[in-house]
Amino acid sequence: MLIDLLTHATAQAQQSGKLPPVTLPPVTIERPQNPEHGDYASSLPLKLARSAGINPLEIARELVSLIPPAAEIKSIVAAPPGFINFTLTDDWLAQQLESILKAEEAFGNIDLGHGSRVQVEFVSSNPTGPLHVAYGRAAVLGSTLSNVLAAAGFDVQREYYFNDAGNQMDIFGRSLYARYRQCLGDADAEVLSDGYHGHYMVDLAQAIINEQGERFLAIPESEAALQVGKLGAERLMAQIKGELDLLRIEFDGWFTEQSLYDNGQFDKVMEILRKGGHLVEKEGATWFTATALGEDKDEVVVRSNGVPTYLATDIAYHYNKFLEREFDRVIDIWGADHQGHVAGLRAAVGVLGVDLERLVLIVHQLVTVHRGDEVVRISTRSGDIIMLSDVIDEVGVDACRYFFLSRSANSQMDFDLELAKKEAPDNPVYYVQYAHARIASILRVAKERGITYADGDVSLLTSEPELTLIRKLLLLPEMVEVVVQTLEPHHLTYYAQDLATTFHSFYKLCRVISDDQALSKARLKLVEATKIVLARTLHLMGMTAPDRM
RNA sequence: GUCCCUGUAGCUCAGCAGGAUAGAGCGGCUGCCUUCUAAGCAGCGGGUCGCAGGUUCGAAUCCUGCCAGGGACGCCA
Repeated sequence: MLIDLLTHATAQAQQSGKLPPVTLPPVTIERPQNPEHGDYASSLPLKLARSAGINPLEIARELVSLIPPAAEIKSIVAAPPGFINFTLTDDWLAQQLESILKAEEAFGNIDLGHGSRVQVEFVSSNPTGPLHVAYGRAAVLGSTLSNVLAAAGFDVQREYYFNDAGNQMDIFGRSLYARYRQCLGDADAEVLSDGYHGHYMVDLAQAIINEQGERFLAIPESEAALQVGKLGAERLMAQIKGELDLLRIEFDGWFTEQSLYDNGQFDKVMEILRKGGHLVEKEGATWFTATALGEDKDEVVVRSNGVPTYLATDIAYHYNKFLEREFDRVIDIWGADHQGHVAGLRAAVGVLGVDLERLVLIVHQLVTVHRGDEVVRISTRSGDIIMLSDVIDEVGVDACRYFFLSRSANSQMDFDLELAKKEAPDNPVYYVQYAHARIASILRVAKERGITYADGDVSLLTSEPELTLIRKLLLLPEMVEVVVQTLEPHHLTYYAQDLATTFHSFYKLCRVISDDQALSKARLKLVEATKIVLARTLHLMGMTAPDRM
């Protein structure tokens, strides 16, 4: 609306000759950081000053005089060096509480997606071991982003991709079979150096023995390794699902690599690449000629032993996402250790005829785990693993989620196990939740005293702490929009913190239930609206909003 | 050597489709509980935004170079 007003005023100024007929830069509105500068601001005059050859402050004054008064706007002022600042009326702000109360937890929903179908694929750890701590980051990032996209009107599908075929599973199967034989007393059985050495493999082997007995000793080794590996992978998939459950991470789909072979899509994709002239045979292997598309290097898709690489199935997987299931947009969340595969995959997906605007790869930097001063090297294969589920047990789900969410995906993250345990009680999430619990407490007291406030008059809310709080509440839909546009859900944690601070400050300054009945009712409305917004924000982040702490 | 990410307060990090005095949490120091939860509030102290150039009316934000840290450059994923 403000943009329209400004655009209109500028056009008028040009018509009347007050402003030369220069081409307009895009008219933008910002939210000033300093509240004294109003609710919204535009720097349009500064941008016009040069081409118009007029002092920006003069342009600002001219435009201000041309903008007609509107009911929602208290003031429009030109400010040096050439800003136009808009301030909303107190009454309009207060009235917005009614719409929050009416919308309840739907407040914050916006319609940016128009129901378009977007898939978010994340975690996708191989079923060769339990989830270690670092996967918590991708899990929380993906689930929060999905929640926000859903709030913004997208039809979201959350998916986990299991690499349950290929090379690594082969090694996994052989490692597990070796443990199986060891458990049954075969001292000669050995886990190969490139195999999986973790202690959980012994437990896994024992579980399979308990269920299946010794029968795999009777069949040929390679076949036995295959079958034992399959059983082990199934158990681990179930375990991984359980661990994700603990962190309250939900998926709509579990996609297996194997299915790409079973339904022929893998072969189909290879055929497309071959027909397009993107494959060559070299040194006994099949290569995808990414260099012909401007990339740095070619990539092997089928090894000389006939086994496809990870990239090959990933191309087929994306064929499935775009051409078979026809998602409008696909967001993959990868760790920085996969950064090198981005270019190759994008090139291949482009070859499939997919507009690359539709494919977004979010690459988050890695999490390094410390125990005090010591860096814990994490490797599923070597078996040095800190299980996500253990950390959740010790630190708590909400604190865990908040911690993983609170940093931008682009920043490296240190997870100190000692510190996490020690500081769990100081986690900012409790500060936010405490604000929610405090409100719940106020509402309980109101109820006990039989105070009803449906008829409260919000226009009585005119003091600075009240209006500041209302302004914060109204920011939620904008936050949702920001997260959708940037795909950076960490902004939510900062918003939550900011909102809680504003509430706590209000709480100190303004007694809600007092002798002034009318004001009490109005404030109860404000406080309930705050509770709604806090709860919504916490829920978007996958956290709980407790009524008591 | 090439590519990606990062360098902002003592520590951990926001801010970076350029904008008006650079923010928060933690830690340090002061105050504040007769009344709705002190897991709270108010205040103080703390910064050449890695360094050097450049673009611009305006740069923490954009460009180039350098320095430092992390990651990737496998017929592993």
